[in-house]
Amino acid sequence: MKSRRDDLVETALKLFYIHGFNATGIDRILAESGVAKMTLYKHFRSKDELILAALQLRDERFRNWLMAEMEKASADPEERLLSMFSALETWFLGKAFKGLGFSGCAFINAAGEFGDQAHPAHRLAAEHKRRIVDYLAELCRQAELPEPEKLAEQLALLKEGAIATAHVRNMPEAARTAEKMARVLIESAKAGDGGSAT
Amino acid sequence: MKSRRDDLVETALKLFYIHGFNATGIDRILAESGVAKMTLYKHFRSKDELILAALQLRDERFRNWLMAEMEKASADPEERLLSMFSALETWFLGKAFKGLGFSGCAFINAAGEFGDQAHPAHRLAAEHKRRIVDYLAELCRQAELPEPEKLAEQLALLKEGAIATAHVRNMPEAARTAEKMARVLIESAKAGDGGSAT
DNA sequence: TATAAAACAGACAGGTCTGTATATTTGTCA
DNA sequence: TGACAAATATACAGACCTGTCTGTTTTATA
Repeated sequence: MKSRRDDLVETALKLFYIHGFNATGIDRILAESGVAKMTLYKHFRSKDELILAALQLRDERFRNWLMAEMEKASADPEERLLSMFSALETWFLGKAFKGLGFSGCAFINAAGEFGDQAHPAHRLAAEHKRRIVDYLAELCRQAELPEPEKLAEQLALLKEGAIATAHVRNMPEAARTAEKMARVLIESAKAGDGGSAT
Repeated sequence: MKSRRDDLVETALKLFYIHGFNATGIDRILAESGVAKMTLYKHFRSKDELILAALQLRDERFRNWLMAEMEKASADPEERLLSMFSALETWFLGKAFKGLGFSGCAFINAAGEFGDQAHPAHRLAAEHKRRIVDYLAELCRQAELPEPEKLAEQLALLKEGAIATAHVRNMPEAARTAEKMARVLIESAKAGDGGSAT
């Protein structure tokens, strides 16, 4: 049951992601979604609110996609962690979200356009990233890796680095680079601390 | 000998970096630099050209700053490599470029706003990143580390990850996280390959 | 089918944007 | 001082932007 509101947010997300937030006018979103202007302003107080709704949709959709990819890749928590980078590669190659291609991370882009840390869009971006770290930390715990929170932060940093590199330099292979680095760091964590307490 | 053109580019860089490219109007750049509009259009064909000039200045200035920080940190190539992350921390804390604070990487931001890979600003961003990788690879060679190009790509990826994390999540400590990761990866490179051929 | 809510079309106000035109002032150098 | 180049102030065109207003048509529900 797709409402007019859903059409609007869906189209907005697509255009904001591809062309940027400030560069995308409301008229274009209305034209491509086939929704009337008054309908938009009945559902949203302003363009800013539409931006936030689009980012919320993106957060939900991206994390669902990533977690599904990782969960279908393997049942073993450690392999599941490493499979994040295979999922990233799929994304970088434009095969993850139909109709979208790869234009970097919508939240890194949002933080770039709305540089002020207090801006709602920037805060939403920070939350999105934190949620992913939380998920990685949970997997690290399941894998009984030492210092799971610390390792989760490391893996998240690798993910961000891969995204930025893949986008700015047009290098989808950054996903594999990051994967290799992750393997080294996980092994180091196991060896350096309490992995094998034999 | 600061020309009017220099004033213009300097002010443009500052405002573009803080507020974004599309969000910064020409009138504001003119007001803050105290330059007349006709003077701008005598030096630049369009706003886009001013954006490119600002990014070129940023490329030059940022790389000079980073290399100077690294070179003054240590004469040993390996320690010099690691000192990149101390420099990043300085930057993240807003102590690197006076009057600018930290609003992420101007080139990641530019790639975000100008998503098209063919856009001149996006291409300039890719070039900037490549130049830094080249510098890191040179240091890896000086340090006689195995597979210097590969390691340079890894260190560069850590740098991008630290920048994105520090900016989006407001976590300057990402610099130290990345530094620790770099130490592990360098040691692994030495052990895994031909570091100690004894 | 009757009624009410939702979405529609389209004009429009008021502001901002880039870029241009014109005429005046400033600065430099011989 | 005189001549010439550079920079200035100011107005303006034309496009685009967000958000509002009015009135009509569609859609869902009872």
